[in-house]
Amino acid sequence: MTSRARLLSAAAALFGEQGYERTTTRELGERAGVDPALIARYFGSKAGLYVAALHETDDGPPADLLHPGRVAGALSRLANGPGPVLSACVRRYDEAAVQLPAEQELQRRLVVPLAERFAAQGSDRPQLRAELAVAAFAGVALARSAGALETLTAAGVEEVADLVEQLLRALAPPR
Amino acid sequence: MTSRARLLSAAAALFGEQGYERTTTRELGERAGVDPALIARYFGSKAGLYVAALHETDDGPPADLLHPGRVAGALSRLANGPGPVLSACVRRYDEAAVQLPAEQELQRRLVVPLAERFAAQGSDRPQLRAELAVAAFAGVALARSAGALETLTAAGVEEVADLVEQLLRALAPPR
DNA sequence: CAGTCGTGTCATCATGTGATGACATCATCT
DNA sequence: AGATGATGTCATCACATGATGACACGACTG
Repeated sequence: MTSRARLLSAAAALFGEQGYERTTTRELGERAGVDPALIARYFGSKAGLYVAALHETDDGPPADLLHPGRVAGALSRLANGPGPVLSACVRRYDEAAVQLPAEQELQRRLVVPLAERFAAQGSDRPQLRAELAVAAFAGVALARSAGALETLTAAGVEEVADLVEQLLRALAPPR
Repeated sequence: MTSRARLLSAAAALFGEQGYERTTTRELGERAGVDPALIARYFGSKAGLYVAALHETDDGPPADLLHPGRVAGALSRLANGPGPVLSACVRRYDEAAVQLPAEQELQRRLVVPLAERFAAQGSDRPQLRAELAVAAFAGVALARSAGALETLTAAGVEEVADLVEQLLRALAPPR
């Protein structure tokens, strides 16, 4: 595997586990088995590597969170760390070069699909409802991986997913 | 006002607006109009100042989030920043000296009251439901102050509060 | 063979951070 | 007045981090 590719996958992993700021270029180099200076060579900067890695973690066409099983899937995938995208939802990054792409991915992967579902159902203010739903979901997912709420962290994925779906459905009232 | 008190209120403000890591001792000193070295003198360290400031922001006996008007109140109070407590819910601090007290405050102020309400209603797994509710609420509040979700940030407090209450009530099913 | 380009290594820099210790200043008490 | 302790100021440290530039090595090409 090429050094560039090694850096990309190390970035996807580390940024996903620890977020952007807490991940250092030295860590990235170490995980990739590569000199950190190569980050500058191939991606210009740490921020450049981040945006490049964003698209690396893209898993096919996005499905909205109310799709059956989607919440459970997302929750278990996020068990190892917040993921690069959700963190952006809840906390502002210093660098705009990172903040903007993260926001766009957030919209594209999670918000837009949900908003479309709400709109199709004829709900009031679909965009607001979608963003609220994503924010609430992010809170739960991040809290689980952060570990500050013990019971929530210890609970099984299915159980949590059930409750979260209850939550989200409350935003899509049958008309 | 004594320098110690100035530092405390500066800490409550800055930690609330920016969180722990992003707030530097130099900022704290500047906001307080005081030399940063005094942090070490009076509180031993930045972490010491943080825990001291935690109790400074304590606003009376905690009420649970489902108490009427509580969500709106909390949301508007958090408009200027995440607040020192909620951040801990969603993101792990480096220093245990900060993480632990923050978690305890989180439990005491938000989780416990909600869990008691759920338990009184005879809900299943009241602690889990309470932590889930707090996490979801934290997600929304933090997302609003972070600004990544434009529509959510722009929406009025009352409108958001209404929807959030819909969410939270979905966790307390009438039996 | 000589030249060039892609690739990787290393030393080093500039900056920001939390923390420390020596010293100055001032009020209070005897 | 003189001693003492509290309070504040300042220079400075140790460390981590992101970034940079000089150089080395190897492959391929003319």
